[in-house]
Amino acid sequence: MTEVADMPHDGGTRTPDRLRRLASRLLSGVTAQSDRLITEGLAQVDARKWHYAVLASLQEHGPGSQATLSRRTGIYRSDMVGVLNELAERELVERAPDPDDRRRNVITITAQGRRHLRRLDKVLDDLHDELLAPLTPAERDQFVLLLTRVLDHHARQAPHPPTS
Amino acid sequence: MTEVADMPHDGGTRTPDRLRRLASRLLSGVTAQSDRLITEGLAQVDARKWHYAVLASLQEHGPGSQATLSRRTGIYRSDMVGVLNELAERELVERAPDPDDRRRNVITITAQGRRHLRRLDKVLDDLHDELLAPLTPAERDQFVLLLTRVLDHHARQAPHPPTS
DNA sequence: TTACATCGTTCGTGCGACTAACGCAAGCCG
DNA sequence: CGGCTTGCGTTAGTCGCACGAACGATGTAA
Repeated sequence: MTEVADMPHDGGTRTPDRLRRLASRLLSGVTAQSDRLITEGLAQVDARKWHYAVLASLQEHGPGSQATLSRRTGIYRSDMVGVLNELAERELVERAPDPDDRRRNVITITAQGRRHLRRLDKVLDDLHDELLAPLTPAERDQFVLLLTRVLDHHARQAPHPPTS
Repeated sequence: MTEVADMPHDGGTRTPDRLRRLASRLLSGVTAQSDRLITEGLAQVDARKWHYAVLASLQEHGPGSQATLSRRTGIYRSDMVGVLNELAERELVERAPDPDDRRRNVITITAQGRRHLRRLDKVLDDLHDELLAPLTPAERDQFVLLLTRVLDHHARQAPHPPTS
């Protein structure tokens, strides 16, 4: 099963396997692994990625309408409905009509929600340890820093309305 | 660790916005941007991500069966069928039955395919410049290096059979 | 031969990102 | 006041991608 035919024959720079160096492909791959890991890990405590995003946002920025949460977490407001249903089912948040603006619901985190959030924090911490296992602490910081820079640069006007 | 209602109130480290520091979330975000960029850019030359993956693999490692290509590129063999259909339609590859093993098809890149691949290389180069715009050349290398390390660490036994 | 593995292919599932459109309520602005 | 525009929550639906199941045809090993 010899495969020679063309041979790499690079044009000067000794660069094999262009595929493996492509940042876009690496990103896809790593994100795929990351998503699998996180999703599976969270499933074991009956949670999903969005649950954490919403709960964390509520804890750090206080209660808000669904649209506000949508902007804060990056979840589309169409999908936010379902997420909040799940969270409300589990009594981790409360969804109450806003008396000041009857279009809105005010979402508040419950005591149980805060407890659950702390649990999720631990779980996610462990999962990230596993995800970034091959990196030293310094490299992890660098990694996060680089990702942040790239993301911020492109997040200027990409998804929905120029989020707050 | 007591809890003070809502208020940020971090437990010691001045760490705001846990969401923004989560590697998994950053990865998702950056990959989303990356995918958008690449997909749109390639669409303008009537190509998709996989086209490049397959063509590059063919050029660098020579012809191979669909299953081989599947392993080399990470595309599922169920999806490979469609990709090769598209590539064959455009006459960028040739799909011929393997006389030595009548189960297989031997996929070969055509001259036109090689030409197209060079075009895609240029396009992708520009797109990556845009994607990694906020990073210095040294940082880009670091970025690729870190991603590679993480990916390799997890790619050991994750997707389909322990790929060659 | 029988048993098993591999290949190409078709079909189907589940999920995440995203749009469209609705009914409703608020906020202008004349 | 009445009309327009905007934002809200919700429902439904599209699209693409990762992945699994199964099948017929073929190859390989017992």
